[in-house]
Amino acid sequence: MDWSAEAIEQLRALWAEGHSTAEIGRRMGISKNAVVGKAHRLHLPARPSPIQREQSAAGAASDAPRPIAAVPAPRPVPVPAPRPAPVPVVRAAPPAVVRPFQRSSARSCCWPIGEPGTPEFRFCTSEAMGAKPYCLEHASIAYVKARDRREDAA
DNA sequence: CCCTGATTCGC
DNA sequence: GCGAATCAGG
Repeated sequence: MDWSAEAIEQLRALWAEGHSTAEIGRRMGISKNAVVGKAHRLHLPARPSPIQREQSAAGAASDAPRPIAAVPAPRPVPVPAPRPAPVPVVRAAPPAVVRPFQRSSARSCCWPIGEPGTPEFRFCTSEAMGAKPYCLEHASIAYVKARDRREDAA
């Protein structure tokens, strides 16, 4: 990164506007590390860090046990809230397909489809076989003949 | 996993 | 001086 006067000015401007280091980096085509590193060297006002290091382990800890309460340090607002439009998004009713975590009927297959916890998760919609909780296809996966099942685990 | 900023340290 | 790596937290 060539820190020309212009580049430094841009960094200062974006920093002053309260953008995140990563955002500044994206806008300037550099890494956030470059941004925060340069900002540090320029002695730009530090942002409220998400972390707090106890780098005073050895000396300061013993003779200077400052219990300093964290200063609020409000995050600077980039722009006087130029809210575009509060568009009240009225969503259409969800598709009448199969609701998550709910089988289509008491007689349908219990085989889970998809990742539990995701909107896509559902159960197989095929009819279950007799007393079994799964349809033909999934029962064949769920129930393995004892003789065929040997070297599969471990 | 994504994100945040700060510090460290080889270059 | 630079910034990737790393840390530490949400």
